[in-house]
Amino acid sequence: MHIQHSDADPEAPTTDRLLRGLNAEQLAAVTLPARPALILAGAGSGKTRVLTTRIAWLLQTGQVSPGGLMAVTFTNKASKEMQARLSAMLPINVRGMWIGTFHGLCNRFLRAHWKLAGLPQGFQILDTADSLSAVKRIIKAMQLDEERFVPKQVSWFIAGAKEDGLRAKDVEIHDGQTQKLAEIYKAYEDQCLREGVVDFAELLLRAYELMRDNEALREHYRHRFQHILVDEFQDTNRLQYAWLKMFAGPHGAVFAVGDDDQSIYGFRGALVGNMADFEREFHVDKVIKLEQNYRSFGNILDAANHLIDRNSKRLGKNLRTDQGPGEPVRIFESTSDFAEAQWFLEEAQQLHRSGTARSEIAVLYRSNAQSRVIESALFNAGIPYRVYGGLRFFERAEVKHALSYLRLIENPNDDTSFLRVVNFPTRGIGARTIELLQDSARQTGRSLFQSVGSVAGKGGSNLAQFTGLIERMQQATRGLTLRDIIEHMLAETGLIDFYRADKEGADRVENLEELMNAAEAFVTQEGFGRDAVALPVDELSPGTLASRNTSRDVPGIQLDAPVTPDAETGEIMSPLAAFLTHASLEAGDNQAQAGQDAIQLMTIHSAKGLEFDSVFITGLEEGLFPHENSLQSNDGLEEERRLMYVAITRARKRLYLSFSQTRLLHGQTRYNVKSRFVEELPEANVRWLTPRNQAFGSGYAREYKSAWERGTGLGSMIGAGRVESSPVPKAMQDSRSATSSSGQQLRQGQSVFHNKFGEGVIVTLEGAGEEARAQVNFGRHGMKWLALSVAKLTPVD
DNA sequence: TGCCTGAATTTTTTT
DNA sequence: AATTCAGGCA
Repeated sequence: MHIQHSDADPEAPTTDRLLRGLNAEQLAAVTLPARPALILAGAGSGKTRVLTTRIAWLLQTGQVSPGGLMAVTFTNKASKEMQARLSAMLPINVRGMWIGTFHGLCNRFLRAHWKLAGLPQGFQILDTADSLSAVKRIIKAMQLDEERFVPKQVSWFIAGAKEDGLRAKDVEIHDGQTQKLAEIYKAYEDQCLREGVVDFAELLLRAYELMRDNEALREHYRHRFQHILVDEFQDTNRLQYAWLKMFAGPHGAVFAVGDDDQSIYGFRGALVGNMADFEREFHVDKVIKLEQNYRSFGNILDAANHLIDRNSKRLGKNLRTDQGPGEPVRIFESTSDFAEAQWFLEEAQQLHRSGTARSEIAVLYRSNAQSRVIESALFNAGIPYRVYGGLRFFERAEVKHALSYLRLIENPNDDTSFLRVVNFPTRGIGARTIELLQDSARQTGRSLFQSVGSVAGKGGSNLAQFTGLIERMQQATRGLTLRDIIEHMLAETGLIDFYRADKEGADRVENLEELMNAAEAFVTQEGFGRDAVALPVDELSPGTLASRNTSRDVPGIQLDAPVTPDAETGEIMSPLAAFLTHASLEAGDNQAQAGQDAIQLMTIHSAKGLEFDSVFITGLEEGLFPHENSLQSNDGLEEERRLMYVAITRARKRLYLSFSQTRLLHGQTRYNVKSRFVEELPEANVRWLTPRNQAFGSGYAREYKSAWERGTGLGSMIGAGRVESSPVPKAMQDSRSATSSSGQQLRQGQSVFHNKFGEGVIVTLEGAGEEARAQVNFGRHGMKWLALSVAKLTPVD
């Protein structure tokens, strides 16, 4: 069965409204025939619009029914946005459609076929922290050295193996170490299965394997999903790509949208190469490029284009805009991270006074540690701000405790949850007791909960009380609403009282109350569990997988899920189980100070996909950005450059770049050289707010610093133009100074020139006379120790 | 059991 | 600098 493209006339009046306003490339992409397609969508080129319009167009022209397409994203946010936009375009129920994250869709798939997948019906999902603690338990149980098998690394190894599609038996053994790692992996696998839990990577791998090994199922789904759309394709890892191929089949109409220039997740396994592979393996005959940018002004876009052009491995793409040049990109050099923050503060205030909303001002930085100075500047000035990142709602300790109790009510054999709360709040169950319990459980191959009876003594009776508590709660919460279940649990376990008694527990009590609200919202608003409820009812009722989208039946495939146990609601899982799944899969927004007009602070990674009127990229220093750990390989550097590209293209109207000569990091002062990325921008689109120095430590910057330290306002300094350099104060020429071989006076923080290494900054000076040595930061050439009697260092001013 | 001290440890992050 | 974590001790 092949749908003819000519069936759908893009000019038909019904689709006219949908397609209005699209440019030529967008229109071409949206109305492509049902064949594999690759869309190279530059930043700000209307990628999401193309994706959603494509879906709407396919539906409206009758080429596919809502059940016959699947749309995959990486984040919940992206999938929600897609659903929201789609339901605004068409009067359809988006809920039952297969639009979601890789993990969400896999969850849905495995819920429907739990038996075939070899999972317990009510399997729960481990988040990263849960999975780490499971690994820790294994390492302890196997009596391995935690120095040699660092739990985090082991956990990373297991996830990495899964993402390469490898089971424990498939892991390549090179030496004793990998041998042991494979054993740990195996034990971990067994443990997860025993406890009825899966980790994130497992969701994907298991779904992939089930499709691979079950031909009837594979045929069914390949036939069913006539269209598969993938967002952010450049971020797919090996397993995700294999998964897509499995669902699509060799000729499936996969509509992949991505931007190789925005691939910034290589460090966690994303393979940009998947784009080229896809083009080749699916025989994509024409790649459509969306190069018209609707976001930024010309100077910003030119700067971005020029910068990214330095990367070697590119599919090739150049963004253009009709918006005119706009403001130049402004660059500021400061003496310290503190001064940089103050400068930002002044500029941001200025922007705000001239009409920019605070929420349209963003500060982007490479690493989280950089936010602190900026935060404190904003805090002291009393300006509202919001920091992204950090602990999210469902990851907070008190919330995790509460969730663990809930999971035990649902499944008492969940050892991870058992251990988390067995003695919290404390009930006299110590480490020794737990050890005995674990030994017994290990010997009999049962869960901790099941083994409680085998521990005698005081610890044993305390344990019995604990299991009694869980059993009582199981009874008492039967039939209650989700909110009431949680309320009951919080009271019964003493959790809420514990935090009420704690004089610093007010926030935690609030979060627990918030948990009840979240549960209630989950039940009412969401109609609970779009992801958790396996399939829309229409697919379940016949008891086979044949759906109305397929022209022929696929006999013999029974759904694993009991068919509609609750006639009224069609519920397949209990609301509690569904809510727990939701909590794992969707960690919840970070503290959303919603409603406040606040300045936005975030890492560049978390800024991806967002846009702001004014963007400040701070800390543009060698070692920080590009980060020193990335410089080992050229690939690493190119990824950093793409990161810079992403950062630049977040800005609509104004872009500010700043770097600092000095930065307090991890408790010590670092002397940095300005980032190469600053130099890689075209002169024509840039304006320096400070004189463009040939090197650091210019007279201007020193004068600037001393003016600042005297308390002179920065704003006045900016307009003041170049200030003549002043001699270095006598006080600074003490122990921190030395004389170079050429007889020049050197001091800490001094910019110097070396014939081989180029420009650098003196970080440390030691010894005197013949013994004098200097540690110099040469930026891209790294940090060097030089003997001053030998090395020729010329001060630069 | 819980409190204290010392040591380590710091790229980027979603699910 | 700040936070987390393990281990020792009362």
